[in-house]
Amino acid sequence: MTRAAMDLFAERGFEQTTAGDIAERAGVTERTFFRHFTDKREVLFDGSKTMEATASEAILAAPPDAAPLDAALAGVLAAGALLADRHDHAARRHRIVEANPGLRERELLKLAALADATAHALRARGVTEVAAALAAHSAVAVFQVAVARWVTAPEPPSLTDRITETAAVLRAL
Amino acid sequence: MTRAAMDLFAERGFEQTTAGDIAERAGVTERTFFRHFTDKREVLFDGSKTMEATASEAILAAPPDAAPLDAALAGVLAAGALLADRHDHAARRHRIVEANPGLRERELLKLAALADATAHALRARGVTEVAAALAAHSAVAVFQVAVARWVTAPEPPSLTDRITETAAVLRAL
DNA sequence: CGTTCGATGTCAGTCACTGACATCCCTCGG
DNA sequence: CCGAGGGATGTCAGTGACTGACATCGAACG
Repeated sequence: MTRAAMDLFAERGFEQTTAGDIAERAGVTERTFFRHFTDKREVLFDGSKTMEATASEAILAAPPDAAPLDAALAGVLAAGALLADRHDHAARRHRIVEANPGLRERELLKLAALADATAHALRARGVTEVAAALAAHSAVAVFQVAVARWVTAPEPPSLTDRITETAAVLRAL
Repeated sequence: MTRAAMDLFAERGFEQTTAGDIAERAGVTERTFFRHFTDKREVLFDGSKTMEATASEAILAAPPDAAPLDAALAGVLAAGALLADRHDHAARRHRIVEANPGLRERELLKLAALADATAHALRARGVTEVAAALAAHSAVAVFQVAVARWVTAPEPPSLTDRITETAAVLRAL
């Protein structure tokens, strides 16, 4: 259904597409659509749980002596690896999300969830509550900025390179 | 109407309160409610534009030789000053927002708007696009964490102190 | 073969939000 | 004091997101 939804959103826009339209193109009922996705926006955010889990694992797997910010960045690098080989899809999706405030809002919620997962993993490494929250926010900000740059320009550079490059700018602050 | 809405949300929760309920308690029509607020959630986010403007001005007024992150922090400090003398109201509002995912989502959008305004002001000071975005995100993260700590514990310390305290943790990263 | 369970379809209902139109009231020039 | 204009509000009807209750259907299993 995600495919059907993205096509329709790209054709006529998010608001001009009803949940029924998406369902119909996917060959199911509107009711079924809402059994798969809690709401109409969620259809564009299917992989977010996976990204959170991936980031968490990478943070816990980071060397024990790594600084909090470094561990957090390792997390978002791992999360980024999930997108790395789908530049076209990511760019297409990014354009759709940027075009609608409601979708941007949802994207922010997912990024906040990624930050929460990151902070949680950092705390499991013994990092202070406040430091964990700030390191997580910083790493996710790097991720967000790096992805935006990655999708709005042709590859290369790879997403991984964009993230490390953006992280360097952060450290320079 | 904000008062009526906050009372109702606190009594029965956000979802259990219809737009009509709020309007009725405020002595107007549902239609009038939607003329004042673009949607039901917005009723809790009235001052956000003012905060953005205040932060922008403070950043532009910061000493020309201040580092980007310092200027950005001056911005969120100024924004925080708008809340400083309303601890009870802020705490009450915070509890309501935290209790509902939709409201959290909207809060994130407002914080993102604050970050955008901050980044924009930084760019006007000659800061690079990427550096501005990262400094803005960092400052807003500090703001967010500081406010959360401020409202979930009794005053003092003041919000200003919480912000500078949180900023110190960030620098230590 | 009958049962059971998960996924799907059907239907009716609530509520957020919007456009079109009428009304009311306040202000200001005459 | 009067009438015109404009801004805020009320009324009404409609669309679409989402939900709960119930029926159906097909694969898996003993």
